[in-house]
Order: sequence, then C-alpha cells, then structure tokens
Amino acid sequence: MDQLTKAAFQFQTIYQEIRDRIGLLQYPPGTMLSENKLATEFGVSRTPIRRVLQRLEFEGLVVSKQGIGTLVTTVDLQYLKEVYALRLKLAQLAGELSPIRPTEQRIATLESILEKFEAMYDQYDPTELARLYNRFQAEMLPLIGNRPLREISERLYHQTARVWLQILPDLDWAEEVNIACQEVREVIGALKEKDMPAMARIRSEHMAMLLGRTSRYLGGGSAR
Amino acid sequence: MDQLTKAAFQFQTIYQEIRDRIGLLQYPPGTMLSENKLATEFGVSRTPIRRVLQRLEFEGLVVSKQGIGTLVTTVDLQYLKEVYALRLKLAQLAGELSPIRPTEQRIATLESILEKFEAMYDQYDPTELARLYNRFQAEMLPLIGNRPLREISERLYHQTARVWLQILPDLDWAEEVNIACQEVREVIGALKEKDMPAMARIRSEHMAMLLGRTSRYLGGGSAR
DNA sequence: TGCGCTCAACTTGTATACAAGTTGGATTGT
DNA sequence: ACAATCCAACTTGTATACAAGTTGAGCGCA
Repeated sequence: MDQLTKAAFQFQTIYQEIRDRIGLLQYPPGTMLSENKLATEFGVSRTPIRRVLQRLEFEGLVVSKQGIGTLVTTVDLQYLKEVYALRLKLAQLAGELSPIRPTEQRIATLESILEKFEAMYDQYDPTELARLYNRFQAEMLPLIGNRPLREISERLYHQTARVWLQILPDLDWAEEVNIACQEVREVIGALKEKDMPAMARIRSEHMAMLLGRTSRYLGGGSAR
Repeated sequence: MDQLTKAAFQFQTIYQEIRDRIGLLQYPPGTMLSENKLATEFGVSRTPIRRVLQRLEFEGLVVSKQGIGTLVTTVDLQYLKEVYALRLKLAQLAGELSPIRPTEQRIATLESILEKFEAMYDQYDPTELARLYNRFQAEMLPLIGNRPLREISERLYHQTARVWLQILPDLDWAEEVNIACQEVREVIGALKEKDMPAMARIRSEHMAMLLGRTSRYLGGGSAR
C-alpha cells in the first residue's frame, strides 16, 4: 500500500510488537517497561523507543512517570464498562456508515480462522485463543468504511481486549471457545448474505454478552 | 484536579498553544513548522517540541517527513464528510450514554458566552468567532459522561473545526453569527429543562447543517 | 532492636551533537 | 544560452551525555 520510510517501518514494527505483548499479557498490568532494556533488545537507542512508548501512553496502555518508570496500565472496571458501552454503539454504527462489502478472499480468510478457532477445543492455550481473536478483529476492521470510525474502533479494542484474556483462566474453556466460534460463524453467515446490519448486530450482541460475563466475574469475585 | 508534574504542565501548555494556532489558522494548512524555531520560541530544546509534534501527528493535524519538515495537514472533503457523518452519530450517543446534568454555574457560563456571540454581529472577526465557538465546545464537553466518548469527541472536533473558519470569509457573516447564537440559545434552553436527548439532537442537527453549508461551498466553488 | 538518615542505583526528562534526507541555487562544462 | 551536476543549507531522525526525580538498601546511632 503506502510506501513507508525506513524510520516509519521501524516504528510500526516496534509499536505493534510492544502493543501485542501488552495485549497478550506478556507484559501484565503493572509491569515496568525499561526504555534502556527495550532499546537494547530492539538494537536502537532510547529515542525511537520513547516515541513508541509515548504513543502507547496517548492510547492509555502505559503511563510514564519520571523517576519511577513506564508502567503498563490496569483497566479498572468502571472505565471498562464505559468503553464497552461505547463499543456496543460503535459496532452498530459500523453497519450504518458506508460499510464495505467483503471480498471472497476475505470470507475465505475468515473461514480459515474459524477452523483454527474450532481446533482450540482440544488445546488449552488462552494466549493463542486471544491471538486468534486479535486476527479475527483485524480481519473485520477493513469492513468499516468510515475511516475515523475504523481507527477509533481499533484503538478501543486494544484498550480493553486484554481484560478478557486476564480472566480467561477462571472461565469455562470449552464455553469460551464455543462462544468465539459461534460469533465467527454467525459473522461469516451474515457476510455471505451481504447483510452488513446483521453483521453489526451480531458483533454488538457478542460484545454485550462478553461485558456481561466479564463484569459478573470482576464485580462479584475477589478481584480488586 | 490532577496534580501535574512540571514536565506534563509544560507539555500541555505548548501542545494547546500549537493546536490552537492550527485550529485558528495562524498556521494555515501547508505551513511548515520548524522544530528549531518552535524550540527557540518556547525556550526549550527540540526534544519536548518533538513530543508535542508527534502527538499532533497521531491526531492527524500535522505530518512529519524527514528532510522536508513538519507540515500542517489539509482536510480533504471526503475525510471531512466521514468525520462529520461520525460526529453526527456520536453527538446523539452523547445524549444516551450517561450524560451529565449541567450545573447552574455551567449554564451561567454558557449564557455569558452567548452574550459574547451576540456581540459579534457588529464586529467582523472570524478568528474571534472561531475562538468563541471553541470555548462553547469546551464548555459542552464535560456534559458527556462516557469518558472515551468525551475524548473522542474532542479529538474529532479539533480535527475538522478549522474548515469552517477557512470558508467563513466567503459566507454571510450575519447569518453565521446568527446560526451560532441560535445553537447556543437552543442548547441553553434544553439544558435548563434538563433534557439531554434534546440537547444532543440540537447539536447533531446543527452539525448536519454545518456540513451542508461547508460541503455545498467546497464541492461547488473554485476552492482547492 | 529499631528508628532515621544517606546515598547509590535505578528511572524518565532534557539538551545536544551527529546521521540521513531533501531542496534549490550556484557553478561548470557543452 | 542552456543543461547537468554538485553542494551548501535547511529539514527530521537517532544516539548520547547529563539533569531531575524516586526508591530502597545499608549504615550509624539511640
């Protein structure tokens, strides 16, 4: 697509890598990210690392405090609910504001993702399941025609996606895999009939259910 | 409210100043912002300036290109329409997702702003009118209870607000002042009756009208 | 033992020198 | 006269030294 300069490409690489580590809980909430160590790991100086961390701070995934460090944020329940309440509505909007018709190729990709989801029944691996759902989400994003809405949806997703992974070990594995499979299956069905509003409704409903499960768990359990 | 560190305060100051300059067309689209000159002006080194410019780049107000410079972006009509289509819907959402009841103090402030708007009939000063509308917008933001929605609304506003100011000289001054006054008046009326959905509807409709005027002008005229 | 101080070892924030990249004008050859 | 080339003067991107700030371990002392 766009021709990225060397610097921009390097930024994207490091940014996505660290963002994924946060989203997949390789850096759990509260983890301290040392600019020096990251710089050494990626073979650059602190400067480009700081640029990445500042972007992650703008997006609310980390906070930098002088003298202390750059800490991965914790998602408090109240904010989580607000984000989900908003994402619910935005998912519906995605079906109204000039949605993009899916290509055959995209549907094929989604079906291959569905197969991988179904293979997760036998293999307990929360991180892999989360990674798969990230891929599903990434595949769905381009169907949003409204550019600012697409960018916002992506940001909000990454802000809260890790919460599900956080409580996944305490949920019923088979049931969670099943719910995910069902969402992907229903979405594929709607896309094959080119029914974008239905697709939006399905995703919105699944978000609501997910918020329900999460909120029920975080609100009633021994969570802090 | 929050206790800001010295560095964070300095960042906010410089950030808001440069953002305002872009929004008020003191830096028209295409302007080159030199990090060195800005650093000299604000009495700091390039480092904190770069941090501000990177944030503005994330928000789409400028683009930095190595060897060329940091340029203020131009808002193309297509993207403008997409942003407005989204802001329309978001304005409605602001009335649904846990809106905040206005305090007496806030209504008083809005009425003082209305007076200043009414004083603009006799004084042709597009920049001052835009500054006033910015204040109005800033006063309305806290009524959005949903935090992520509030942040998004603010960002989208600053992304496109300057377009109106850009074409203001070619519009009918008295009419534009009148429309602005009417919006503020109607909003105050709705707020006094604590009718948040009505407030949301009013703002949404005014956005639609503004997009209509803008789009009619930019689409049909000799504007580039 | 326990309290309080100090300071060394970390952190992020800033200033600055240098590398990489672009542009436009002077200069030189035809 | 004109065209190609080179290079100086800018730009942003990176590396690095230093300033500012925080923390906790260790040491002295009551």
